[in-house]
Amino acid sequence: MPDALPVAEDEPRGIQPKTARGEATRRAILDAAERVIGAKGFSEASIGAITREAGCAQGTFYIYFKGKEEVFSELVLEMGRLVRRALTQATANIPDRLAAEKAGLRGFLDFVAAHPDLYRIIQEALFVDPAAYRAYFSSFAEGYRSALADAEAAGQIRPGDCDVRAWALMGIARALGERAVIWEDRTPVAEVVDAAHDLIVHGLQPRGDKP
Amino acid sequence: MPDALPVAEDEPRGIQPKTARGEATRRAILDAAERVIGAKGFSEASIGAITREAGCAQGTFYIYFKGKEEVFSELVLEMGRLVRRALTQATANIPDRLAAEKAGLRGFLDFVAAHPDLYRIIQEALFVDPAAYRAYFSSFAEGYRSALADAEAAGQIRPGDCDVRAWALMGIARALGERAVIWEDRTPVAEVVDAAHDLIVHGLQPRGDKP
DNA sequence: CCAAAACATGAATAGTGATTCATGTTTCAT
DNA sequence: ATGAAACATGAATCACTATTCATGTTTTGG
Repeated sequence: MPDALPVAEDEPRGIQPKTARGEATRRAILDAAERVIGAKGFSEASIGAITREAGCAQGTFYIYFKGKEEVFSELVLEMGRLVRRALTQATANIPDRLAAEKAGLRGFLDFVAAHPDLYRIIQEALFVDPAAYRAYFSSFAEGYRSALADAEAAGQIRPGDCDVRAWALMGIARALGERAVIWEDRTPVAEVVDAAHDLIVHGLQPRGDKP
Repeated sequence: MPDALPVAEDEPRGIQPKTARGEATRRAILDAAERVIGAKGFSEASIGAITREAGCAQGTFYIYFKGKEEVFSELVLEMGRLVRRALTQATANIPDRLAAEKAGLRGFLDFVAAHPDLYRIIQEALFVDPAAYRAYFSSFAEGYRSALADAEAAGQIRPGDCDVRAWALMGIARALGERAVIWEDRTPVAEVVDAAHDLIVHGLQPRGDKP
């Protein structure tokens, strides 16, 4: 056997930049892709439009990305990271689940307002990169579920099916985000959060009937 | 001026069939399109694949549809009609809003289980036919909102922002439908409905605190 | 400063698949 | 029964754009 293994080249992908210039170019392409794909959708977004937006030649795209799908996948991953970070920060140091729920919803809605392309990209991932789509939502569902299970064990919330609840609560956040971004509803985030949190905490029931 | 107006031909579209044979062919193409587009997504679904599935020649497609987008739009409209009908039937003669909520959710989940292609098609409509996408959700949002407003006026539910609530409840249904269809979760519909309805009625709060 | 490595270019290639159309076949009204 | 209207065919066209590549330019390490 020869000496050191050559770091196992598992990258038939676009190459990683090795200088500051390359890093900047790659970044510019990724940012341009977010804007263009977010605005026109994956199939309408041509490489030409992306590189024009990025300010480079078409060929440059292929220095850093294997193809259109790869840049898209990377975008989905990055979005996942950003949303997770936003939620982590928004709910840090909030031990009470109901309070965390409210802060998390606010953090999420603030995030999507600041990244309006998020929705379209994530939504389109179902078709362009199903695995990334599933990974994105699975990570949220799992985290959510375990948070609810902990809260339930701690007596902070009524007992119930944590899995269904996790999906239902994700659905609320997603729908309200969509209302804001896709429907361009201008209702202030605070109002939306208050109304939704009221529903999440108390439900629709008119009276406090059974304990 | 000539005599009778020629019925104002506002159809630059694919022609409407005029015989039973034509009707059947058009229907076959529409059904095939639902299956193929539902399975592969809009851009991967070629006309060739659709007509092969429908059992006719490619050219036949253009007798009845102006193009790929038109058949897609028609699919979205039809889906909207079917879902609305399913919900109307499921909630007919249920005066109480909370009970109607439960029946509606069950009806919706049953429907999506029976039409697994619905999700992908509606979701892709955001890119392929944004107007149809908006119309689809707007019709649900508006109906939902007014139902909640009525229930609130009747004292069947706690007062609250009907608009936000409508979107939140739609989001719950959508997310649970997606969990079933996209994630292929096999939890029985009845269990999911019970858990979700519990959340919708009572919320997460541990105690019946304030009235 | 110099060669090598990185990076950038954009015209040319090449594959795809939507759409058209000239030509048949079937159905319908009389 | 028969001509006209409907319907069906599928090979050829045509437009579009992702990807490649031969050729330069810039940056870096020594």
